[in-house]
Amino acid sequence: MSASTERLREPQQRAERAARILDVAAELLTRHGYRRVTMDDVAGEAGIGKGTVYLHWKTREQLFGAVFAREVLRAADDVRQALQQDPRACLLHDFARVYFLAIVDRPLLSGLLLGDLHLLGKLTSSPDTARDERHAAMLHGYLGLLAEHRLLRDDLGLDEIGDAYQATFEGFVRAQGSSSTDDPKRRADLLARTVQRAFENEPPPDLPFQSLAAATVALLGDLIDADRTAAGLPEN
Amino acid sequence: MSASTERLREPQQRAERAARILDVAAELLTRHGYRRVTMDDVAGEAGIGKGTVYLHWKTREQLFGAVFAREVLRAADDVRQALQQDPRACLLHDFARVYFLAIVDRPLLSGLLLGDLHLLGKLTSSPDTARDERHAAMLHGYLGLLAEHRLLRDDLGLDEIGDAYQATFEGFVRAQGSSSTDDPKRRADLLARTVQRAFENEPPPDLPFQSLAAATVALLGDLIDADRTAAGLPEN
DNA sequence: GATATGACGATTTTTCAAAATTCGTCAACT
DNA sequence: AGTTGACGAATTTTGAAAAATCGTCATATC
Repeated sequence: MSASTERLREPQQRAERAARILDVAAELLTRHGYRRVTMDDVAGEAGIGKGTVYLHWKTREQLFGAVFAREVLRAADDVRQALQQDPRACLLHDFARVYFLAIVDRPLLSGLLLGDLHLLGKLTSSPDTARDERHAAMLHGYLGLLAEHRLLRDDLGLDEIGDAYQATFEGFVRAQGSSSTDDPKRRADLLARTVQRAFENEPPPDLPFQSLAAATVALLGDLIDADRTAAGLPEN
Repeated sequence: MSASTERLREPQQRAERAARILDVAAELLTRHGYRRVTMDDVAGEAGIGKGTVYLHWKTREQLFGAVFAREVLRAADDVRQALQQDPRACLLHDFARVYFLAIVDRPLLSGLLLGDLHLLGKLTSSPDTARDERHAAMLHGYLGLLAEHRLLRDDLGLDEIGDAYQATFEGFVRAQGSSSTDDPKRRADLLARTVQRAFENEPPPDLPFQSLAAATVALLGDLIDADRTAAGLPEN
């Protein structure tokens, strides 16, 4: 009986411990940067033995990789939740605004996009190509949905819009922190209004926000699941 | 008489020598990067003594600073010439296209905007604040001109348009080199079409291209002169 | 018997002083 | 006057020893 409850609870506890380790690693990473955080630090701060950390990840690089993977996951999940809560936010400029804030609010993600060497260490040289491709594919799918509903300017190909949107978005993320006003919400609004005029069409009055949002949420859900699986992370 | 002709030609020859030194320094810089280029290299390649280089610039840093200053100058001059040649190119999206190409065509300038550490060395930490301010002021003046002619969207402040334009522009420069198509002309067009929709109004049929272009050329001329003076560079 | 641990050998990073390179100057040269 | 390269000062590179960190695994715990 005690054995059965333990068998039941055990995976749950394992996941909790993994999460706690990631919490600690993320905390130390933001505070001291990649190079100054050791596995002993992480284990010590988490109140467990170093060997235990290695029960979850094979190497230091994989542990820190998982930290970033979880941040990316959470940002995508922010966007999904925002879209679930307000289907009217499925237009590209709202998508951009929400995504921008989801990234800028997370120091590790800003660092990732800014290529912060202090934060990233040797992870710089090995960007997760597979994940990047999944995210690019998701964006492409999303833009396809928007195009079907005539919500994008039609004098540019989908790939071109994707490239231009991506460049603009990253430009704003990079500018954040080196601009006159660095209030994230103001910058996010400015990005939204830029993206809206640059890439969108006027939405028709009969636009089925619900189904469009649902389809986008589905795309995001697939992306998140794929990312989670690839990173070996549990729900959350 | 020979003394008088010599006195006349001498500043000319000095300038030519300075230009040759900058040529050599730029060449070595692009090929080997900041850290691997010594003053002896530059002098040797220029066929003069090292002491002579120091007759033109007080330190190594100032020499390499002048190399970048001249590149910036040349890019601005490209834009000015393009505008002089075709006054119809004074709209923001054409301005963006020409400036983009002027930068991307110059490896040192791309490196500057990309913050290339290999290329920049310790110049990274000391961006020329004064020059950056002059350039920002020029952009602001130019946007003011465009606004007077109702050529910019009017639901955004000038500063906001400036910030957003800058972020978009730099996003495209950064994306160049890490995107699917890296044909500079295609990217420049994409930027132009993005900027046009994002920030411009339809130009009125009676727009005085001539005077607007002339005013912009004047702004650029002032900027170039100020930059040149600040860098202690001759014409060219 | 499954899980957790920290001591341990292997590997990597840091240290630090000697050697080498490079900077910037200036007395000598044209 | 204008130019130069030899020179002392300052910086960077080198390399070997010391220190720190990684990842493993025999042992300990329940």
